[in-house]
Formats: sequence, C-alpha cells, structure tokens
Amino acid sequence: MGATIDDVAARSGVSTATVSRVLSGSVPARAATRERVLAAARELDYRPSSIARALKRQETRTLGLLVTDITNPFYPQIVRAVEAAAHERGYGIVLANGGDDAARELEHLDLLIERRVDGIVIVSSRMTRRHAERLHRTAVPVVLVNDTVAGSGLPTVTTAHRRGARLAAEHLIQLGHQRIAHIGAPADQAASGQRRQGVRDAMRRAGLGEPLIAIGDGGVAGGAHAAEALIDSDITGIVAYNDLTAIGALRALRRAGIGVPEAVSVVGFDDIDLAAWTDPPLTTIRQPTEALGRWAVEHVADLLAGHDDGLGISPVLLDPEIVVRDSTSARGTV
Amino acid sequence: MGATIDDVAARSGVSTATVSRVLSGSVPARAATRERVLAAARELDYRPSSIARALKRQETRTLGLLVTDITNPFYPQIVRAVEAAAHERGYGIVLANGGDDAARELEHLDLLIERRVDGIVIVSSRMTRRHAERLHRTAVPVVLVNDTVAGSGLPTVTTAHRRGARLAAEHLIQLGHQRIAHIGAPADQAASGQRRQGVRDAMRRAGLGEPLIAIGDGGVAGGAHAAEALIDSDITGIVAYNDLTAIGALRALRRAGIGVPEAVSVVGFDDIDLAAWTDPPLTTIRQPTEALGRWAVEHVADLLAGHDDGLGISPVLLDPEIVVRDSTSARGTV
DNA sequence: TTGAAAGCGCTAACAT
DNA sequence: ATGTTAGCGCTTTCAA
Repeated sequence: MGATIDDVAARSGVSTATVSRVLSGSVPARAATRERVLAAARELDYRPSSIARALKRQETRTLGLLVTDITNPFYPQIVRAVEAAAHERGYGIVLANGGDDAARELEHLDLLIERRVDGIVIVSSRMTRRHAERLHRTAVPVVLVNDTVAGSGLPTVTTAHRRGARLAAEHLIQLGHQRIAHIGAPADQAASGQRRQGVRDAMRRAGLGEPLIAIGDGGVAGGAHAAEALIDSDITGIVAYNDLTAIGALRALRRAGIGVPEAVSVVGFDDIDLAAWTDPPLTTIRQPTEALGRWAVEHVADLLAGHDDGLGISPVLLDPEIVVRDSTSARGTV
Repeated sequence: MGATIDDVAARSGVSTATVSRVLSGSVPARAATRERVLAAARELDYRPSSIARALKRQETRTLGLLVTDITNPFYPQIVRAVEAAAHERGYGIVLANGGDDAARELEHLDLLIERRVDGIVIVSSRMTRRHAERLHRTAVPVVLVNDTVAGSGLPTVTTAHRRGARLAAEHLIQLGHQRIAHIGAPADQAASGQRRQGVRDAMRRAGLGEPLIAIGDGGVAGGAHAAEALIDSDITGIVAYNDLTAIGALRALRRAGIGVPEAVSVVGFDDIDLAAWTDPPLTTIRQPTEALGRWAVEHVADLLAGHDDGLGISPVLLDPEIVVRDSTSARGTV
C-alpha cells in the first residue's frame, strides 16, 4: 500500500538511514541529497509509520484517556481540553469510555497498556485500589483528574471543590441570604463531601449556623425531588451539587410557583454549556476544565521526561470561579 | 520495563512461537505446555505489545475518529456510540478533535494516517474535496457520518433529516396546527436544507401551503432571535432546526408571555440529553445515534474485510423517531 | 556527510 | 505439537 522508507531510499538513491535523517532533520545533510530525498518522499506520498517508529523508539507519543463516569455532564469539556493539550505537545489520544462495571474498566486499562500508551489520564472514575495496583505494576505514568484514590500515591489534579462551594455560598451570603440549603449528591460521588463542606465553611464563617442539607442524585430528577422537599422550609438560597441538580431545582421551584431569583436564589456547579441557557440563566461555579486538562497532560509529560517531582502526595487543587447570571439576586434580611 | 515474549519463552522453556500460539489460542498445544506458558506469562505480568503485533500484521485494530464540529451538541452522543461499537469489535479509538480551520483538520487526518489507523470515521465536519482526495490516495477506509462530500464517492451514513423534519411537522399537523414556522440554520450546516425540505413536504402534503421560514444560527441565541421575529405572526407551531434552537425559541416565547404549548407548540431535533429537562420538556426528533455509530464502525470493518459492496454511491439513511414530550399540544382550527 | 547493519517485539511460514 | 527463522518499517550506533 503506502510507500515505505525503503521505497523513498531507492527512489532517491540513498540509504534508508539518510532518508530517516533528512526527514527528521536531526542531522544536517548535503543540500542536493536533501532535495532528492524530499522530492522522492513527496512523489511517493510517503508517510512514516508511527508504528515502526514506536517499536524502535519505545514510545508511542500517545496518551490514554479513560473516562468512566459518562453521565458526568462535564465529560465533553474535559475530553476536549485533554485532547487539545495533548495535541499541542505532539501526543495523540486513545479514548476509552469506561463501562458500567469496574471489571470492564480494568479491561480498558489493560487495553491501553497493551496499546503501549505513554501515559494515562483518568477522569473522575470509580478508581479502586485494584486499579491503582495494576497501574503501579506496569509503571505507566498516570494522573487522575477530579478524583483520588486514598493512599495510592497517584498524582491527582482536581478542582478545589470545597473552595468552589464556599464561593457559591459566600455569593449568596453577600447578597443578604441567611437561610441557605445545600442539595448534595450521594456519597459515592467523589466531590460530594467537599462541596458540602464548602457550603458549611461559608455559613460558619458568617455565623449563620448549619446549612439545611438535602440529597439529590447528581442529576436533574434528584435535584427536582430534593428541591420539592425544601419548599416548605424558609430558605432563600440553594447551593446545588452541580448544574444538573440546579436545573432540577429550578424546575421544581417553578412548578411550585416560587420565583427564581425573587423568592429563592439558586447556584449551580460546573458551568456546563447549557447553564447559560436555563431559565433564568444559571449562576454557577465554573470548573477550570482547560487548566485541568492541560495540567494533567503536562504532568504526564513531565513524568515521562523523568521529572519525578514527588508529586502525588497531595492533590493539586485548581481554583474554580463564580459566574454570576440571573438565578441569584439580593435579598434583605426578612 | 515490561516483559517481552522472549522473557515468557525463556521462563517457560519453550520457543517464542509457542508462546505466541498458546496466548492466541490459534493452534492447540499440549496441556502441560499451555500451563507452563500461561503461568510464566502471569508471573511476569506479560502484556503483548500491540505495537509489535501491528507492525507484523499490518493492522492496528484501531479506528480514527475525527470530530470537527465541536459545537455540535450531539457530539458526545456520537463519540460514545462510535467508541462502544468499535470496542465491541475489538477496535480502539484514536480521537482527533478537529480544529477551527480546514488546515488543522487536514493535519489531523495526516496524523491519523501516520498512526496507521485501520479506518476513519468522520463526523459532521466541513469535509472538502481536498480531504476526500487525500483520503483516496492513502486508501484508508473512511465513512462519513451525517455529512457528505458531493461526488467524492465516500460512503456515508446519515440521519434521514428530511424525513425527521417531516415527522416533526406532521406531528404538529395532526395536532391541528395549520400555520407552522420553521426556524432553520445557515446553509453551511449540512442538514439545514434537508430539514427545511422536510417541513415543506409535510405542509404541502397537508395542503397547508408554505411554512414561514426564519433563520437562526444553530444555537440558542439564534433560536431566540428567530422566535422573537416570529412573535407577531399568527403561527401556532414551530419546528426548530435542532434542540438548541428550540431552547432558544422556548426562551423567547416565555419572555414574550406566550405559553408553550398552550399558545404555540415547539418541536426540536436531536434529542440531546437536556431536551427532557427543558421547561416544558421538549418534544423532539431523536437522531439514531447508536445506529449511526454502529453502522459507521461496521461498514469500516466490512471495507477492511474486503467487502466492497459498492456503497458510497448514495448515502445510507437511518430513520429518526419522534419523542413526544410537553412542548406540543393539540390545537383546534382557529 | 553517508552507509551498513542490528534490533525493537511480535507472527507466520516452513520445518521437523 | 513445537522450533527456527525471516521480516514488518523504522532509528541509531558504528564505520568509513
């Protein structure tokens, strides 16, 4: 099919070594030789095989991207970010969409390893110690995004969930809200504890006591349910676990005839694409997706380059920022 | 680092050929040999290098997935579907996110080819004849999803956009609507013409004349704008180019105090995840994402297997289905 | 500046 | 049933 380096060498009357050198530009060559090689390559439409190169060089310039929690609305954003950062550094991305169960996920991990990816980025999965072990054994650089495995020593970069949730609650407090509820997510969601804590931090600092806590399911339905349960309380502000939850709350409140933001203010988390288009547009905490992806890729690259910076002892926290839209408004003390 | 086939061979006291055979299971081996090989492989945590295998076999069991139109809300769904279908058939996915300009996209294509992907699935990109040429020259099987390049002869699978839009309009007509508007997308969107035609088909069949046409931008903002312009007309139903456009329309109508679906019914297209959660939940045309992805992968596989079924002359159309929610309702003749 | 040759890890004839 | 060996397409010493 495609032309090989031998074809190019033959056509230009030099050795394959010379072709390789000219094409890589690593070693100077006589101008005349250069020209001939380049011409031959062009004429034959030669594309070096990265497979052969990988075998020789023992690196594929490829990163595995394992995304398990596909229900995560924030998934497309992070895939985008990682792909872009990788491409910039000359890495390709092999995508692995985690399945439903942990077993299938381990299988994916194996596949990535067999494909000899140079490193692996794992996003918000249900990583277990077993995964970590497997990873450790094969010595493939790995970085976790938005999740940690306790005691695995795996390097991690995550959004500062706690700080983000605090930001959300503080925004409400600054607007004069005093009775604030938090609609959380089940405990198995990596960030649920931290976000709840963030809301408490803000309340406590302001001397407002404890937030009212309701639990959703991380999705719209759960958010709506939880908000309904909150309707008879006298809260004026809600910090939702994420945007999906917030959208559910918006819906439930509308159904109940409670105006947002006049009667109750709502803050989300993530800033998914559609957050700008809810009704009213959602005030939310934007995760630093770009930075998360970039950091993950750069750190894998560093690890590959042998810069073992002793990281992984504690996760790197990246700051989110608040995006104020129309689902929150000032509220004097009642 | 990792153990090689030589290590396993040495440890189990057989030749590498035997190891290869035992592991692949292609040829029967004596039970005792089998055991020893398997044991050695396990002990060494041996993972065959798919790189070396690819070089030998001249196939990587890898498909390239080029997604350019990243603004397409339908993007995550199709990535999911393609990945799943590929995985099922033992293919991995190399992801390439198209850039802004056509040049960057060509670069991506080259990269995929250098990576020696066995086939390429291209989703809804701004494919040009130049791309098609490049593809043709390298003889890599390609299938296009939801887009065609006129005269390129590239096999294509797409949603039956025209039929889908007709379904949408017919739904409205059955509900008693007579004055229907279509909010379309700019002409450069692959499906815009077909969807507009679909609406006209339905109107004409029902003897209702031409639909009122407004043009959005394929996004929420454009949908809102276009809907505003429609407010003073006397239409009672809107078929939007896609869900984003429909969401924009929903918003504009609410702002204007026009009830959906009491005063005006709205139908979207795509059935993105959030369509079920708009207010009111959106009646829409669901693209057969699963089938699209599966078909694309299977067709590439067929091509790879040498089944040149003379396809590609005309695109394969997959039927969408209507999902009726609450943004549409019956309406007697006024 | 260029060439010859070894070798990356595997598979598949071809032998035995 | 198993071993020997060539070779996939490249890069990289080592020589010249």
